[in-house]
Amino acid sequence: MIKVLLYEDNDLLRESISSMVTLNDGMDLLGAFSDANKVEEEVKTFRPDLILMDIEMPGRTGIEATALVKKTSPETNILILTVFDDSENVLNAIKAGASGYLLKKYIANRLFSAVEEILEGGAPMSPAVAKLVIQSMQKPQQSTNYGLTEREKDVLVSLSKGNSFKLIAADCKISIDTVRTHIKHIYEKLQVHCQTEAVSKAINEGLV
Amino acid sequence: MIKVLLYEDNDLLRESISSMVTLNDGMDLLGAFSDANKVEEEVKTFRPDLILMDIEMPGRTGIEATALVKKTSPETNILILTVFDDSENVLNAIKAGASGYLLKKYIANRLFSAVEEILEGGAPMSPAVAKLVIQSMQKPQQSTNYGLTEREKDVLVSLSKGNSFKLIAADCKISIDTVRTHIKHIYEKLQVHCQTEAVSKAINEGLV
DNA sequence: ATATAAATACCCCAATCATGTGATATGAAA
DNA sequence: TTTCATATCACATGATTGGGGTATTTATAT
Repeated sequence: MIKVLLYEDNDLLRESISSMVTLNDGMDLLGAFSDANKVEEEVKTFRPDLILMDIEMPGRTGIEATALVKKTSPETNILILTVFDDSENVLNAIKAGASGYLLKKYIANRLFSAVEEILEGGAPMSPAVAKLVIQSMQKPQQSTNYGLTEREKDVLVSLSKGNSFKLIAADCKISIDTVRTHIKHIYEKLQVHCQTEAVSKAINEGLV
Repeated sequence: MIKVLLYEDNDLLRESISSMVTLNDGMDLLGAFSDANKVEEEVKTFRPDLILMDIEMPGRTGIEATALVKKTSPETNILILTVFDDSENVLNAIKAGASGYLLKKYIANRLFSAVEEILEGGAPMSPAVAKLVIQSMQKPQQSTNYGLTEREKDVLVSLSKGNSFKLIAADCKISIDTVRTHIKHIYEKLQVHCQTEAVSKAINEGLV
């Protein structure tokens, strides 16, 4: 029997999902709550295998709750049930530790298959959500290049590996003064003022 | 009609997939190749909407080919068909720009639904693959922390934003000499020797 | 009671970096 | 032809950083 907790602030929907879970032979609903403000205690009390989690709730959001649960009980699986399929909510929920992300319109059809998939080590997502996730991993192909030249990019890559100017010079087979010049131009184009800022920007914007 | 190219080095499998695609009313197979060594020209010639791509092929791998195609023709969708479901291949293929990742054992059952899903803006993945993808986004909860203390982490975060020692001091409300001490400890624990290396490591390993 | 770890602060010195200014060569664009 | 962008190299100065110490306070563990 899979021990399940449910967090959903809409009374009707909470009742409806509760019924679905209760009527399912393999699942045991231990609790259904309208907010996640005491989620830590509840997880400690009930030790659920799976949590069905809404995002928008009074007080603590489902994403914050997910992060908290994962911190105290990493083995608990969390399936997000929500109407939001925007990039920010999806990615934050997954980063917080969600095992799956099911849009509410699919609950009736796919809830049980999603739960099965999670327990088998999968990660159920609706197609649009999956697309968002993999897009977030793909470097923006040529969007914000900041007008860096090839050589400047070479230098930036070398810099991002943690090389000193001296090592960059050796790496690119140019003099250290040329490295300085390139670095100056990189700073102008990236609008930064030091190495760390440049490296940080380069990595976070997928330039390297 | 969806214009399709196929890359697969196994003759039998290539024939078999070719037949499937040819017999499908909505798809038009423009070419089927046993290696991807001339993929750039072929894409330029045939302008496909979709490429079915094996990973292991003589010469250029499907992952390298995917990156090349996406560079010259970003609007072309690429569906990976392979037997490999290890983390490295999956993540590299997706980073290279793949729109979906179908294991070969599922081809017979799921090829057309996967193609449909791609064209509708989705990202078809088998459950195990989806799990790998979202795991790669979730920060290791407390694994490789390098034994950094809270304060050291604060300093590292501030450093990673591109702040100078002076600004870090202001940020953390401590003296600049204390910042230097923390930085020294961070370097020891991360086994690096300068800011850029520390920032690079911090970002890439999810410490910040 | 006494180590031990963490956070704080200070000193010194050599190495590195930020910034400005100037110069040469090449190839493409106006 | 002349300008512009790119890539290269040089020099100088002051600021910042890296690596080496030492030291105090507080809290935790033995």
